[in-house]
Amino acid sequence: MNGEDRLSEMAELFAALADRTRLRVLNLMREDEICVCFFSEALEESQPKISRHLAVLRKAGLVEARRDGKWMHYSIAVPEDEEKAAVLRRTLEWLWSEEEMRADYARLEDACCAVNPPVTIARAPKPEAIVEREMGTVEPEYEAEEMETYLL
Amino acid sequence: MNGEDRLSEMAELFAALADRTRLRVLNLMREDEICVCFFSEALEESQPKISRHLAVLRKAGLVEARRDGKWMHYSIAVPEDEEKAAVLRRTLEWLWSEEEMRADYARLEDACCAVNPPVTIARAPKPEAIVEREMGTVEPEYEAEEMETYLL
DNA sequence: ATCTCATATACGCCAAAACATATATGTTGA
DNA sequence: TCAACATATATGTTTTGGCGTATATGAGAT
Repeated sequence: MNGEDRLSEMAELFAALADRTRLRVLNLMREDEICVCFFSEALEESQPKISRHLAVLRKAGLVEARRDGKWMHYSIAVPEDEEKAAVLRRTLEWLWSEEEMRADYARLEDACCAVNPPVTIARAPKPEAIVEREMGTVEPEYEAEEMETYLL
Repeated sequence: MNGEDRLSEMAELFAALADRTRLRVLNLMREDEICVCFFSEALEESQPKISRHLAVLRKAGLVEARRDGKWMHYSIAVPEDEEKAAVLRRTLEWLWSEEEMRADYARLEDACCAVNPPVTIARAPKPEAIVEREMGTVEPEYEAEEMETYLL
């Protein structure tokens, strides 16, 4: 009957965040929407595994999806509920403070600008925020600050 | 080998928060340390269930225990890690914004000042913060504000 | 020592969740 | 319409987590 009291919703939010892979996936979306194959490449995890975790995040309302031809782009969805949104923001800040997460992000950037990218991402649309930076449109020092404050 | 990287710790924190009963239990400790039997009474949950959930919170470093004769008092332990502490604070604020959680707290207060308390809590040491308020030491209006800012 | 009380833990069971693998869906381009 | 591709989902298995019940532990009190 009481399918959706607020407390259970709250517990579900935390449950969505209570997984290593999902935290890594969230971290990669901090700047821009990301195509599924890039998660798979940067995190070295299988495509079905990535897809399943993205589905969980989506159901929890933390992520939204956009179709672009064959590709699916996922991005962070700031929840309407301000309390939820605050937890998500905090989590993203926290993630960025971890060495491990910055290393993940660096691997994403490497994949984006690889000269001979692996087949899985060769034709995939790259995250614009990273591409722009790679083109030298933005100063590297400035970039770092931008990253920390995006979505926060 | 790598039993405890920071990311897994993070996921474990969220896992600890990803349960209705544990959130309810945390909420009751917002003001003061609470004796196990009071959780059981106020939340109408069995003693073993309460104990198990308290053990989980303790393992996650969100709660600490103090023995007092036969009784065990549990209280919120602010983590040394500032990021963890921030999430915990946010969570407590959030909980207090929920009607359901204030009702839980009211039941705790009722149990504390019951004229004929049930056997399970009859001889148990009461939470001081609540007793003091019940004695009329503090103004009721002022009390509500105090509650919201404690530990936050 | 023993009894009682408060709490913690062990045990067995069931449901939920994660994983690898296989397969289905939906889109593009020939 | 079909082949290739990107992604999602189904399947079977294993792990994890919660619960109720029973029992162990530990601290007074007698």
